[in-house]
Amino acid sequence: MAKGKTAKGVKPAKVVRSAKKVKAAKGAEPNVGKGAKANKEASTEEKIKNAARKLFTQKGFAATRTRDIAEEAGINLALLNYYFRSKQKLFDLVMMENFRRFLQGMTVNFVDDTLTMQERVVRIVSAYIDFLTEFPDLPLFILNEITHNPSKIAARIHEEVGPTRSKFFQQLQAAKMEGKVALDPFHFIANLVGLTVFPFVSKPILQRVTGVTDEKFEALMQERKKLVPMWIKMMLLPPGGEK
Amino acid sequence: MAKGKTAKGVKPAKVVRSAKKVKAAKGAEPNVGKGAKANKEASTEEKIKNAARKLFTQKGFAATRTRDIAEEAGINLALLNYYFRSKQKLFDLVMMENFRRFLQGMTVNFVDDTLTMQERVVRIVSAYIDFLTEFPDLPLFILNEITHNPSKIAARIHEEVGPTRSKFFQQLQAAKMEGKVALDPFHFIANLVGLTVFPFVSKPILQRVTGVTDEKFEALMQERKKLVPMWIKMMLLPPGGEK
DNA sequence: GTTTTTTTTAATCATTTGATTAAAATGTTT
DNA sequence: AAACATTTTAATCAAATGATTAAAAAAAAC
Repeated sequence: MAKGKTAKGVKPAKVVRSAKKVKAAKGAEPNVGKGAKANKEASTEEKIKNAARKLFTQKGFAATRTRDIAEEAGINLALLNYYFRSKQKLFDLVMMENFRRFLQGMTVNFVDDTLTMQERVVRIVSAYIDFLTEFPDLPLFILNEITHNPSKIAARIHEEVGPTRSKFFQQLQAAKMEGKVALDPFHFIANLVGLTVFPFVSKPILQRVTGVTDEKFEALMQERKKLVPMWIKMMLLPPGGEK
Repeated sequence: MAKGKTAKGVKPAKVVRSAKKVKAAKGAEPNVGKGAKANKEASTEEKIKNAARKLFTQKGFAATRTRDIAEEAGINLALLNYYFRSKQKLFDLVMMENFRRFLQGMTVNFVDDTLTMQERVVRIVSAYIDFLTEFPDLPLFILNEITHNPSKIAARIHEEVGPTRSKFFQQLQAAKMEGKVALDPFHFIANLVGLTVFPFVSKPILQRVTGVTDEKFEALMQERKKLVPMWIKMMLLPPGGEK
């Protein structure tokens, strides 16, 4: 131990190890993405990713220490670099998965052509409220990432929502033509996701200001599954009889 | 220079210097909070605070380096500690100022008893949209702070919005009694600030998804000064003739 | 059962980063 | 201008932190 001097001028670059095991191509794989969400009985790689997702999502990139991830995962610090090369690489991975997960709920309900816009809204809001109830700190994480690292996400946004988006705008344009809708698509989207997501993002401040408990909050969110679509519907037809 | 060894066991605590100069109590003070928002011709203390506010608000506490603050302020790194003791103290200061600034716009318009609820909403939304147009990254900063450091803010929230809040709930309760309003105060607040603030918080993602330019975005926000109060008004009277 | 490969561990490195210090520069008082 | 106080600077420290390495342990291959 303690060998006087480690090869000094040598660039650390190029790790010898190849690109991770070939994996699979065998016979009996034990547990691959089964139900077990916990860290028990998961591969080291999964343990690290789960711990990383938890901490990164909760505290952001800069405030998360690799040592904390290792401890949370119950593994040796070096394994983090062994499996993922660097903190940044690990973060990128987790981030992309978070992001995809978040957008999927939004996009999946837009593509069904047999639904009316109203029904689509009902489904999206409902799915999102359930989703956000389960992963409450995902939206703030994503807002931060997009705000601070636009470039890295830009590609994935277009890749993920690109097709859906054009479809949606098409639908909205059609509705507008028929005179059913008179609202800029931007306002529509902003209101839809604002009314749905914002209460979760601002839960801490809203709770303090309104004095609402956790249980009451959840009840209110469930209530919103009906309210938000109703409000959106009202918004779509402004020239009723007002003013 | 280079004095072999700096007093080793001495606790660094207690800085000798008193609690900063007494300040003022003189004759001719040059520029105190005048118009000059820039860093030119400002006191060292102000320069640091401005730079800190900019970087902290933009990147958060953990991602901001004291050296970056010093460089942005154009001062020696040691001056940061000389004037503010620690990065944390400086952050707390800036954070509290940001927070107060943010809540003021909300509270100030609630207290006027001569206004109807509708007029209050119009004023609040309008004031906030102007405010947010000027300080776009304030809301995300605040959401992060409240989410990650609830305790530190809790006190200030109650101090700042406490009286206003009770007044508002009183008003809303009264309106409810009169049958003018049938909406949980929580929903009301969530919608009001969600519809107003969320577009700014999610500006980057909204712009990518909708393809809206900066100019168009600002125009849409101006449009919202009229739209949001209108929508809020509609929401307050749900049992019209629907369903 | 031996060899070979993969995984895990403990120790250590190099850099970054918040903070401090002693001295120099600047300003103020008398 | 001398004496004192305040502000600024350059150098340095100590701790934290991301990353690497060599060897041990475990697993797989033969």
